[in-house]
Amino acid sequence: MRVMHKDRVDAIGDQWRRERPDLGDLLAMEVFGRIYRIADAVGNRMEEAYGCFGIGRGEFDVLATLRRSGEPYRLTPKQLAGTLMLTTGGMTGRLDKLEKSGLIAREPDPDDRRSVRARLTPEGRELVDNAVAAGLEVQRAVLGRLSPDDAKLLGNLLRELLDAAR
Amino acid sequence: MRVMHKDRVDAIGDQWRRERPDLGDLLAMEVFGRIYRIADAVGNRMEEAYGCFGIGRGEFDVLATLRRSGEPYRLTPKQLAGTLMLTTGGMTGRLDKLEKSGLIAREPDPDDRRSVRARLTPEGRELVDNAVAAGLEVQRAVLGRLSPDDAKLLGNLLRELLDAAR
DNA sequence: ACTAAGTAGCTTAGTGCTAAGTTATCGCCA
DNA sequence: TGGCGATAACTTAGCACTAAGCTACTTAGT
Repeated sequence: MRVMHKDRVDAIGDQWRRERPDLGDLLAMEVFGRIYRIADAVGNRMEEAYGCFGIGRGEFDVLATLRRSGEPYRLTPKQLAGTLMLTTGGMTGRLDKLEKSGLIAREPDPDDRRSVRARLTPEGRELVDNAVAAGLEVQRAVLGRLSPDDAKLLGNLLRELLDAAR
Repeated sequence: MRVMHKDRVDAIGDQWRRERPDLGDLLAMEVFGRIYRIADAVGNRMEEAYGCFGIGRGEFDVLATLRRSGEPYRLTPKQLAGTLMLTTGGMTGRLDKLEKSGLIAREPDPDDRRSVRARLTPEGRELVDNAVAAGLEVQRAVLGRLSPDDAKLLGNLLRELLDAAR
């Protein structure tokens, strides 16, 4: 591992060590501090990439969930809200906007009159098919800084950490 | 590395591989997907930990920035907003709330009448000194799932990745 | 000294979310 | 068959943020 210059997260750790030496080792703080910052920085880049297609990240997530569910690209707001860790109220708003843009259509569920199905329109499918490739390119560009072996190793460590965080 | 069961992020990758085999390797998508989810899950846990002290994460961040800046625990809203990646408008709101709770005080800057200084009150300092320890405990509990060597390795990989993401 | 540009904090309008509550519908069980 | 709890989508109120713009003040240029 190449030696790197101190970053902003290191500087925060240094401040705490000076002010509160009793806290002990701060590796945990530094790990999660970097995770927050990476999520934020890459999130902004993704937002930018999706912006080229006229949608935001929230809307992309809805379209992507429908797309990867396979034909006929149809899910209920309830299913979408569960997958995307959102309330149904929040999903109503996202679907409203996507419907207005013509990227999804709402259709009644023939078996349950309480329920609705959100379906990807052909325009929505084409847009999400392009956007997912653009987003992946951004992610690959960032991860590409690591060697293939390091990237794979990182993936495994993160899988274990996510399991612990749940 | 112990073999682990498939998680939700793996399931998403599997769906994309079925629907869009042309996308190729999805390691990058899975890495950042896990980073988002870890940030979210650990963020919720931290929120809970700080909630015991009657503050949220945003307020904690302000108090912590003042605390680790050292005596006399005094910074301008502008400095705080820069450190916390917030607009000055957002900072006004956080300081309003903290001032109302008696955890910080606003005082005029004697050298620049445009400027204000936010200072930690004794109550604010005591609260943040306890809260930072509680938060660190949460972070250590999650990171503790990894071996000390793996944790250190993860820290180094994330440092490099954050540098790439900037 | 006077003016123009820049800066600090705050205010306002708009966004996107949650939590709680509403309405319509479903499905179970006496 | 009738009634009751559960459920789906939506609505509303409130929250925390951003972007843009305001006011008061400072600083640099002449």
